[in-house]
Formats: sequence, C-alpha cells, structure tokens
Amino acid sequence: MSSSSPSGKELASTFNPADIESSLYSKWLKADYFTADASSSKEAFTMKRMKGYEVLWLPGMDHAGIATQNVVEKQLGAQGLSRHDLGREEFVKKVWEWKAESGGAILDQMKRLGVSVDWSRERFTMDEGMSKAVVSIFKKMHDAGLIYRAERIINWCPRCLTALSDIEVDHQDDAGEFVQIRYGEGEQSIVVATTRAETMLGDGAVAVHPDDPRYKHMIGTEVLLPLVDRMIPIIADELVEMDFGTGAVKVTAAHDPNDFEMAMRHNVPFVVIMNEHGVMAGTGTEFDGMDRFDARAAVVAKLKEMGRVVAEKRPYIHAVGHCSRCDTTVEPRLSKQWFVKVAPLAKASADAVRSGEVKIEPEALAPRYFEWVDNMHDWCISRQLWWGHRIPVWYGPNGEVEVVGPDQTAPAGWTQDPDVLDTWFSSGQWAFSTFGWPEKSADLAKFYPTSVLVTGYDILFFWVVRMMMMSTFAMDGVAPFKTIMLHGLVRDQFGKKMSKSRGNVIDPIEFMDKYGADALRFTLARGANPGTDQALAEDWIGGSRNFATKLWNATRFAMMNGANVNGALPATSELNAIDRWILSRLSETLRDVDSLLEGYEFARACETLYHFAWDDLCDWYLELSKETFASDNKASSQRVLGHVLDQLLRTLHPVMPFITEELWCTLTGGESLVVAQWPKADSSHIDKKSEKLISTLQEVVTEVRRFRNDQGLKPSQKVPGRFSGSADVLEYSSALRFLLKLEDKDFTPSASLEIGGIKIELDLTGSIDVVAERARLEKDLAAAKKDLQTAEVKLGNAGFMAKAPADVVVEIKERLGKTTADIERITAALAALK
RNA sequence: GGGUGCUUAGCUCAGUGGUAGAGCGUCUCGUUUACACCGAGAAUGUCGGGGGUUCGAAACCCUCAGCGCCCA
Repeated sequence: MSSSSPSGKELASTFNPADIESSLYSKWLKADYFTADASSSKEAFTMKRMKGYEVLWLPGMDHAGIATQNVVEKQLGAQGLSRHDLGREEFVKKVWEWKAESGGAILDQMKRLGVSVDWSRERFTMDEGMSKAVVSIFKKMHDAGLIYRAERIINWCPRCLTALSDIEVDHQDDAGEFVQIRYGEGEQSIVVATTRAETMLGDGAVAVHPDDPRYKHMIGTEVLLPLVDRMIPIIADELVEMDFGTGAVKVTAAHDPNDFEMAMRHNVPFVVIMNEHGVMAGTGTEFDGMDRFDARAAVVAKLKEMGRVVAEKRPYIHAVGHCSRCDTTVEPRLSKQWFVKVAPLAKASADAVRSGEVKIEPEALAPRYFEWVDNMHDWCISRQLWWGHRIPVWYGPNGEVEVVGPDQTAPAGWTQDPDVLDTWFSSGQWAFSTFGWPEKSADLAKFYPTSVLVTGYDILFFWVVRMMMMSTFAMDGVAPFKTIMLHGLVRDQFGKKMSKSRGNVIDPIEFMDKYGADALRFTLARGANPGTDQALAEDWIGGSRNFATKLWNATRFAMMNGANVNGALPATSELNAIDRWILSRLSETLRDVDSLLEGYEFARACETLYHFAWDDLCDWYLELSKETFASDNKASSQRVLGHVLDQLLRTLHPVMPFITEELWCTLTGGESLVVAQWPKADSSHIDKKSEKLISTLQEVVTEVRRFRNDQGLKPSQKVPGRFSGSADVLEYSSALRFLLKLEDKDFTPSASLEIGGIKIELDLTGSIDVVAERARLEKDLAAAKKDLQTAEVKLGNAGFMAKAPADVVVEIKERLGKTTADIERITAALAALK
C-alpha cells in the first residue's frame, strides 16, 4: 500500500528508530538550528525555540577534579606507578589524554538523545578561556576580602591526600566503639567518653559544662593524661552536653572541629599526632608509626591493662564521615588552606530567591535551599591535587604573598602555591564565564541572566548555590537565572538508587539501541514529576517504544486515507460531529499541555498527550471515521485529520524529536519541526455538544461490545442489528455498525439493550446465554443501586443541601436521575430475560 | 539529634474537599481494510493504623508506626 506525501517520501511499514535518528540529527546540525544568535532581536530563552524565542542551550563539562585524578591514578597504580613517579607536568598531560577519550562518551550520549544544544559553544572548565576567568574571579574575590588563607580543621582524606569541603563528605552509620576512659588519679580523676580513643594522645584539656554539678568543683584544676603523662586542664564550655556520655569530653584541638573551636576559646594547645596518611606520628609514644585504626585498638588495650577503661560499648553505631570519592574515613586535620568567606555571598544568594528575582521550582524545595545558604560555613577551596586550576597565589623569598592576575606574571624567584582549586569554584562560574567573562561580550549581554537552570536536586548545594554566589558577585548583584527547575534522580525499577555495587545501573545507550532515543526520552519525561525521583524499568521504555510505533502507524494510516494540510481548515459548520469532536479534544489537549509545561509538569503533560493520541485519536476518531474515509464525502475529514496530526506532532516534538520530525516532514512537506511554530489552542473549536454526542456513541459501543463479549461472540462475527433513538445518534448508525460488526438487514430481534436513550436490537440467531447475561445485569444493577443510594443519602442530608455549592448539588441530582434510569432499564431487561 | 519527604491496585507512581486513576503486569476472546510493538472485554484498593475538623476527607489538623533523603 502506498502513502504518497507532499515530501514525496513514503513511510516504511514498520518503524525502526535506528533508520532515522542519526541522519535527522546530522540534518539539524547542518542546518545550524541549535546555534544561538546573540545579535538576534528575539527574546532569549533556553527551551522555547518553537515559540519563536532565540534559544541557547550551552553544552559542556566540568573537570571533576578529585574523581578524575583518582581514575588516572588508579590506572597508573595498575602499572605500579604513582603520580609522583611521573611528576606534575607529565601527570596532568596523562589526565588530559584520558579526558579526551572518556569525555566524548557523555557528549555522544547527548547526541544520541538528540539534545538541541549549541555545539559551537561547547565549553570545558579547564579551557583556556574559563581558566582565565577563574584567575580573574579569584583575584576579584581576594581583592574584595572574600578569600583568605587560614589554619583550620578541615576534612582530610588520608587516601586522596587532600582537603575536602563539607559537602564532599558523606556521613554513614558505622559500627564503631564508645569507650569511657578515666583520666587522672584518685580524687582528681574524671571519666571521658570517646569513639576515637587514639586521639587522646593529642588531648590538650578535658571540657565539662559550666553548670554540671558533678564537675563544677574541678573546673580550673588539672588531671593527668595517661600514656603521655602530661597534666591537662579541666575547662568549662557550654558546647558540652551534660546528658551525653559522662558529661566530660576530651579536647583534641588539632583533630576535631568542635574541639578546635573550644580550644580557640580557652587557649588549649594544638597537639598534632598524625601525619597526612592517618598514621600516628610525633606523640613520643609506642604508638608512633601505627595506622590510626590499629592505634585505636592498641590504645584501648593498653588503657585496659592500666585499669583505666571504665566502660565500653561495641559495636557503637554512629555517623562517620567518608570521602565522597573514595569512601575512606575522613580524618579532621589541622591544616593551612584557602577559604572563601561566604557570609556576604550567601546572603546575596538567599536574598535573590527571597525577593522573587529567582524562582525555585518546585517551590517545596526552597526551604532546603534557605536552610543551606542561611547556615553556610566558610568554603575550603584549596585541594592538594594536580588536576585542576592551580591557585594563582605566589610566594616571595621573604614571605611575600601575591595574587597574580591573568595578565600579570610573578617576579622571578617566586613560587606558586602547589594546590589547585575546588572544581565547584570553576563550575560555579558556568553561568557567566562561558559567555566570555570578564570581557563584556555580546553573548553575555544577550544571554545573561539565563532563563532557567534545569538540574537535579542532588547538586542544589554543590553547584546551584555556588553558581548563585559566584555569579551574583561577578555580575554586580544580578543572579544567574530567573528560574531554578529541580528534577529528581533516575532510579532502578524498584526505586532503588543505581550503583555499580548493586549492579542495577542502566546504560542509556543500550536502551536507545534497543528501543530508540525517542522511547527513552518519552519514558524519562513521562516519569518526571516535579521534585521526586523516578523509577526506570526496561518494560516502560518498551511501552514508550510502543507509543512511538502507534504514532508511526496512525500517521501512515492517515496518509493512506488522504490526510493532508492543504489550504485552510473547513469551517466547523461544514464538519460532522466526529470531526468537530476531535478538534474540540485537540484544543483542550493543547490548552492543558501548555499550562502543564509552563508549570514544569512534564509527566502530566506527556500523559495528556499520550491519552489524546492513543485513546481519542487512534481508538476512537480513526475507528469512527473509517466509514467516512471509505465514502465519497471525505475531503473535510482528511483535512481535519491532517491538522490534528500536524498539531500533535509539533507538541510531541520536544519529547520525541526524531519520530515526530520524520512523520511531520513526510505528512506536511515542511522543512523541520525544530523551527516550526508551537501550536496554539483554538478555543473556538471547543464543542461540548459534540463531546456529549461522541461520549454517547462511545457508551453505546462499549456496552454492546461488553454484551457481545459476555455472550461469547467472536469479535469478528457479524450479527444483524439495528438502532432506534434520537436522530443525532442515528446519523452515525453506519459508523456504529462498522465498529460493532452489526449487519444491516431484516431480522427478528432476540436481544435488546438500551444505553443513553438508544435502543439496540440484535439477532443472536438462537437463544442467548441467559445465565451470563443475568449475571452481568445483576452486577450492573448492584452497582447502580449503590450509586443511587450514595446520591440519595447526599440529597437527603440537610447539611449537604444547605452548604454544598450549587454546581455540586446539580451534579448529584443529575447522577440520581441517571442511576434511576439505569436501574429501570436493567430491571426491565432482567424481567425480559425470563 | 535537627530538618524534610513518603506510605494509594501485584510493581512503579499520578491524584490538595464532591462516585478511587494511569502505565506495566494478570485473566478471557480475537490475525476484522494502520498497528500482535495490536484490538476488544475483565479482574484487582476499608487510599499505613487511630483520633479530629467538615454536609462531605485519599486530600486538611493531631497522633502512632514503618520507610527514605538532606544536614550535624
């Protein structure tokens, strides 16, 4: 069968995604559809290309400092090498090589998915341009007093050998131990509790709550610290919780952030007892040279021997920090690092959202944002890595410290700080430095601030907050986006997090190979409920593929029947009720989808389109219209069907770009959906009268089908039948006959049904299955009686009548009338069965 | 410990005051002029428990239980 088209193309009889995807993507790239023009007069936007906006979607990647360095180090490790064997320069070269190979994988995935990004603007955080911007912003922030260097307790990974920011630490419940140790002798003794016994070697004090009656008399005195035999003071600090443990805590200033704070307040000395590998060092005890965990056991054993262990709890489940990249237990460590003073930046970021300049979608996530920005600690930005932007600070021979800007050079003989910057320091500049900042570029003027940031809520704190802070600082108080749209994470089919260890990771390429990019995209969009994670199962991608196939076949069928978009749509007065109905449904669908998309309700928008396409269009419109298309009076319907498909394909294009492009171009002969106009709902098409009529037809069809099914008739078996009732329904008798396989000829009815005022008489040639029919009718009768009762109770309730809104009362009254009629009808039918 | 969310059909989830829904799965029938990646029909829920507000609660409030996430 042929399906000639304006494009001269024909649709293959089966849909195979692989046949069209890559060639269509090449077509779009070749046509430069995704390249944004900064000199355009159109309003800038990132998603509404089809609505006539100048759209820029800028692709790129960050350099993922720790993660990337770890991967390359691991590869070296397999050859028995460390990065130090290569030296800094060689090592960084290796990382670049690795990046060139692997970075392409993500970009390939994006291309396979058909994303409409502007590849001419692709950026990488380690690019020359962005690197220059990093130095510029560092200097600008330093000059503004927002960057400082200080000795602090930071999170230290003894494996990666680098500092970590707070958010690079994951807290897990680990099975540790809780040990109570007696310090001092006789009267002058006090019991402290700890989960990290080995740190007692570095204790500088014991702290108690100032109001604790148990210890009040001891405040200001000293106790003997066992093993190291040093006298340490007992201090009072409000930070101590009286109810926790023994109410007395050891103060290890150099190895615990809380202790550090207390130590600063009370002048407690900082005693460092571990090296960067987490190995005990410099304590002058037998424990030097032991790994921290071995030392923990050894210290406890020794104290036990001395009779100083008062109580032990093991296992003691408590939260322990782990390196988010390698899972090693983090060790708090006193060290000199660079920090960003976040208070003013965080305040500006919070204010931008509070004032409404920036909107967070879904709104429910805004409190999390505030909780974070309102209570932010200073941000440790130095990392003891080689892969990343090297800190642009140089040290002179006489202790001078200078920040060297992008166009400056350090004096001879000075040395640069060996550390690099946190990855988020550079990716936090994405919103402006990708546009060429600090140059006042045309892109910057046109596209900053960007309209919407779409990202996962898991990096709200990592990335979004950094971008807010750095952008508002760099861009004179103007926030980087108008809307922050946060989506959930993809999880496995049971809603579990995907992880390599669980073995439940889904490879998008594999599923695109199997079901097509459109199917994957539609599945993801259809599951994207605001702010919540979505489960993803192969079956559901298969379901979306089925939907794509359905669209393909519907369009193919429509074209075989002459669907077209030639000339103006006929006036509604010239159309039959079926055509008026589908136009009405189309209009309502477009209206609903538009408002759902505006609210970022992608899942519900997809659901709406899915049901319009499959149920309204395929199951009902096409079936009801087959009669028309077989007749001579089909021109109007052909035009209407062409219009409906045209509009539907446009609307589905953002979620299913490939198949819609292929179908639409074939159907209409148009150039490309990428640059086609977004449909506008035509409210003049809304026609409640036709909707009511079609819903009566649907009811009749469904009821007769049920009857046929209950009577054991084969779907294809033809049976004589006729209708009687209101004229506007009878007008579609032949369509009904076609759907119900009813023959138009003289016969003596052996069964009759009545639905919605229409009487259907059938000849089942012989006796009908009375038992089956009786069972069905009785079931319906019970349901109708229950409905009737519900309605009667409501209408008989004085409170309901007095307080319920008028339209609800009307609705219930109508329901009462309908169920009453149903009961009469069913009762009569039952009586007639005898 | 603080914050926050969730609990609705076998599974994954929609549904913010007016007769409980979808997709997938299940059962029955079926190659009828797009489509078996299909069509038709069917079954399946005291909406986590208990209390309250209301004429009316899956939805609002309180409480209990279980699960999750973020942060310390």
